[in-house]
Amino acid sequence: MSCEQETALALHAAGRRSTTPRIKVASALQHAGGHLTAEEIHALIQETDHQAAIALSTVYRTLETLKEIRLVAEADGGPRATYEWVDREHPHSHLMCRACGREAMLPPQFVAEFASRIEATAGFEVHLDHFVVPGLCADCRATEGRA
Amino acid sequence: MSCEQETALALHAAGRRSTTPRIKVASALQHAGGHLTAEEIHALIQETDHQAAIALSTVYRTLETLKEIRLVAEADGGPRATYEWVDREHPHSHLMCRACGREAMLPPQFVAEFASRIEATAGFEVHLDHFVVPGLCADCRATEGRA
DNA sequence: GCCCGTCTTGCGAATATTCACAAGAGTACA
DNA sequence: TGTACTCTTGTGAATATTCGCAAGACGGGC
Repeated sequence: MSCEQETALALHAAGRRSTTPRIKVASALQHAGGHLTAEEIHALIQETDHQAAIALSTVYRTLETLKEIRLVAEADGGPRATYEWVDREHPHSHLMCRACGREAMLPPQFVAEFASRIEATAGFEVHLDHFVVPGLCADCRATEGRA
Repeated sequence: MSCEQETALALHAAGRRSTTPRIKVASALQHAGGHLTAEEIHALIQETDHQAAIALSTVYRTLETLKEIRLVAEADGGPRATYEWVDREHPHSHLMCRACGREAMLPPQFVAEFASRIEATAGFEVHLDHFVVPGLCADCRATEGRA
């Protein structure tokens, strides 16, 4: 239950109310792990809680709210947006290949240094919690070179 | 007319056909400058060319194609996606404040160095042509601190 | 210049996401 | 604990974006 208390605290700290739908969406994302679409989150909540269903539009709004207070990150890349819980202890970003679709981990210190350079020069606080860098992986570059 | 020839060449180089809708969409983005939604591009083409209208779904597909061959970059951030022509001579990225919505320029060499570190260590070719970094600008940080 | 195979387009329909507004729930304060 | 104020939710509708398929256009080879 401590996860849920953490979510509630973070909401209060941001001046937002702690409500049942918010706790449920956050909880679903935390426990499922990985990338989920709004639809999947909605279904997951219905399964867990047959009684108190929440509306799909509420899921979307709630995800927007959780994104604003940086508990959740959105990762586009396709017809449907996906969402992931932000692990504050282990922030990470991805490299995503546009050719084969595979994802690789991006060393967090690269992002951290990039962010701190921007903060130092522009005074801008960078929010790259879970950031997807598009490009071509080494394998696909080799293939394209040959083709 | 050289802009249009450039677009045609880039399409051919990527193994895509050079068609009227593609040239028109590219041309609209080049000449309008700045961020346009699909709807705006569509309207712009209708105004310029009363005769040969193109379908909105074609505008979407065409933008997807131009994005793939990196002539165009998409910048989300809102209910509607916006698109911008990529200026190969002057690549640039933005800092966008989540609180006030203002945009600032991000020094291109920061992005370039970030990209080259990734390429050097992972062999991954980074495609950050026109990249929007979310966060909080100096002004809004000050305001939030006070609040 | 013409023909063929393949890539694109236009159309209409399906899907994903956002919006408006009235009803309901959380929080601060007495 | 009760009350009032404001923020959130649910509902249904509006909007943005994607998809499937048949017809049309591009480009290579003759």
